[in-house]
Amino acid sequence: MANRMDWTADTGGLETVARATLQEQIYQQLRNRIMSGFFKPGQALSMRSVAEAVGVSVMPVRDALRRLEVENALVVGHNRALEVPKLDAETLMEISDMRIALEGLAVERAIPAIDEADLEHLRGHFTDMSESIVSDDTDGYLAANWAFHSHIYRRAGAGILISVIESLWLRMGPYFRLTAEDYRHLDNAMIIHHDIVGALEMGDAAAARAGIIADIEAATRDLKYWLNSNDGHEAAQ
Amino acid sequence: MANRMDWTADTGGLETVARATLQEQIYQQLRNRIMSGFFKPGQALSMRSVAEAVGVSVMPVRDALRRLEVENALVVGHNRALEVPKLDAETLMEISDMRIALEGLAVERAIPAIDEADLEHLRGHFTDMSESIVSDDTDGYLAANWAFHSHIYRRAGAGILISVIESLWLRMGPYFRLTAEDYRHLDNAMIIHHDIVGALEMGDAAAARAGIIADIEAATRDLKYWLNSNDGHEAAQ
DNA sequence: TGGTGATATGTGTGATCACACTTGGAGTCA
DNA sequence: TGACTCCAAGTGTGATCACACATATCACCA
Repeated sequence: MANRMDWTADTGGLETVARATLQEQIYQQLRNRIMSGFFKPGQALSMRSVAEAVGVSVMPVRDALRRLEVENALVVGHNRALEVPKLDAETLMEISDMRIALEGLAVERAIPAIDEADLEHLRGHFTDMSESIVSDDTDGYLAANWAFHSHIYRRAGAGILISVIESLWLRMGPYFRLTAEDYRHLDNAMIIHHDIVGALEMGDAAAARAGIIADIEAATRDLKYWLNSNDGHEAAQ
Repeated sequence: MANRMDWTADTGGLETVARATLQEQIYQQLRNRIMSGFFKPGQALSMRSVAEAVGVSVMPVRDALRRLEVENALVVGHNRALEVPKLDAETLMEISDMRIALEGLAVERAIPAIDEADLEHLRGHFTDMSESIVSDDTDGYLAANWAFHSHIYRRAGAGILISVIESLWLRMGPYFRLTAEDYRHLDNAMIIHHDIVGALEMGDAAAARAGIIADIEAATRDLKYWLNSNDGHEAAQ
């Protein structure tokens, strides 16, 4: 007789359905938009406005926004509403220092775990970045860049390190797009990423770390230049 | 005529009153207890149980627990209830690596800002640690130890760095007490902290960083030894 | 003209309720 | 004795409502 065991054995190809809670879905949606620079710095995200926008009550929105607040991806604004944080030069340097320390650590820890399959993935992300540049696809470039880095860091072990790194990228997210639209910088970035892949192929931890640091320092330099050029940058004021 | 300006000018000594929300109070209370090792690893903290314990509804508890969850200070347990995370050797090494990277960075950034008043505070915390040892006051020792370190890190600049460092201590908190009760380790810890103060007095960034790293490595070594001795450590199972 | 006060709007906070889901164990039947 | 079914307890999730507080606007009065 066909009991439960037999039935489940026949379903090996099925994937586990994603039963994400509303709060989780809203969180991921907001997170992606912040990371990709969809929201302008200073833009307010109140519970009721977001709730109405996505068509749910304030409860799941409340949880999602609180999560982002704890991650420093949102900060309390002048009238208590949460808003996308603006970046000043001081905070930029703090985040840059933390990125160098943590992403340098992550790539060193990842080196022993990187295999040929990982390298193939990284070359794919590298190609995506190149193609995004020639097709003038900023969104695609940012996504491929994050895919490239996060793939390395995920090989570094457990989740605390990468979750902190992600929160730092989240904080920089609203500004990445601004500098990525200047294509002079991207040529240099592609050279750096090429070197990183080379270092990983050789298993050279020092070179890989140096490549990651060079990438972060270049991004920080570009962003600092942008901040000076657009002093105050009253976006979405 | 006595207008508002005059009145406010007379109140220079007043401190801003702390109008903490319930959620904030519960969060701080839980946080302190986790940090000081009040809860055993594996202990469950469900919304309703905490709400009943503090005499409020589940709403503020819900927010407080979610904050702690995002900070990795609590994790979801086997029956969806949040619980104090247990530490395995792998996670311990990950946190240790992150602490070395971030606390080393923090002390280097702090060096230029440390003045004589800071040194006086640090000597006071050092004295508190010594006295706590002789009076067999583990709670006092842990509090003074955190006060010592956090005073240094707070001189490192803005808040993102220290908030991440705090979350790492929070994750280790439930275990600090266990190793601190072995007084053989504390003699060594006092020597290290003495050296750190000396390095800060000299403004020697490299020595200060080395001292912080030595402290972290010693704590990690002790904890790793404890984990091996109490394999599985089925506390509050 | 300039300060004052009422008010409307928007904000997060917290309580209460209903619901879906998971887990564990008692009870039942083969 | 063993496997199965069912039910009770416990869990987080989400909706709805009421409230306190902050801000901006505008009418009003000296």
